[in-house]
Amino acid sequence: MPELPEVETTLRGIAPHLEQQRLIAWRVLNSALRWPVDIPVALAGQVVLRLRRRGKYIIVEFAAGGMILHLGMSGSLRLVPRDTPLLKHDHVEWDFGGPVLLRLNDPRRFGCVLWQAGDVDTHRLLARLGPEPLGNAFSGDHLKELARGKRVAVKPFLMDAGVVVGVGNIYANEALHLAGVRPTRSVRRIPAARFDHIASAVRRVLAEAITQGGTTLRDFISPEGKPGYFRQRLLVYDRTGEPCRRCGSAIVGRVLGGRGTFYCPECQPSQGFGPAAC
DNA sequence: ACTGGCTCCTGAGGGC
DNA sequence: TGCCCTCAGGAGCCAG
Repeated sequence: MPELPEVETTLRGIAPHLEQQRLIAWRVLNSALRWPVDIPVALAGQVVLRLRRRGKYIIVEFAAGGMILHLGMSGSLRLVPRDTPLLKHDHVEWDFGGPVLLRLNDPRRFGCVLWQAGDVDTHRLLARLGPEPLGNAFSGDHLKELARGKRVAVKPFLMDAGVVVGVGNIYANEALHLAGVRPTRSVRRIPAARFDHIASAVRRVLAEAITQGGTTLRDFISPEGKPGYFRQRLLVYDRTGEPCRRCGSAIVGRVLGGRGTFYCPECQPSQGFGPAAC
């Protein structure tokens, strides 16, 4: 699934082909994504000023506003020669006048293509997003501040885009193992110092995944559900019953907040905390 | 104000 | 070999 690193990789891949180019035309083959595809007619002939990422959203900026793309969990963007046959689940195609066309393919259609006139960051999907996990605004203090008065479990807390963007289910599980915190632990039972470890762990996991992003790039063309090499390195995710790479205990798998949740019962104890690797 | 549960969708994987 | 059933997952949305 496209995690933040894949979105970043996608952005870097397509940006050189779009920036400073004119959007000549587009085709909507299936508008039924998460929301109906919204590209205003008046965008025809307008110049793409630049591309940027916000969380897992890709923003294509024009003078008049921004096109907001999200890949959901199965979406991908490809640049293809003009005469390339459409693939199953190709839903939108953009023509920027060059030798290649941009196509959005998304089997599960959890993605979106929306438009925001003017300041794109005021869009309802973007306005309440938390800080970027690799940026300066993300820290243990930030987590502690947002956790105040809440009693939610720490894992869904980390996956809340209002807290910090880009932390998907895999990374939340992995980061909490590195931080020695059980995913079910309520945020109100986490001391300030441990939030520092959690923030560091989130950063480390994402940074490592971005390093692996180059690998993911290679098989971007052929959609593949699981991450490439990163999967080999997973500490707890989808490893129920397998030995913890640190202490050998059997990894526990359960459902929390409707999501697969994995932890080591020894390194992430129910009482207190385990050793923090970050 | 929070919190937990539901929802969209398709392909993968397990069971028989 | 093939079919059917279950389930995963990002994240907005809503009810309690």
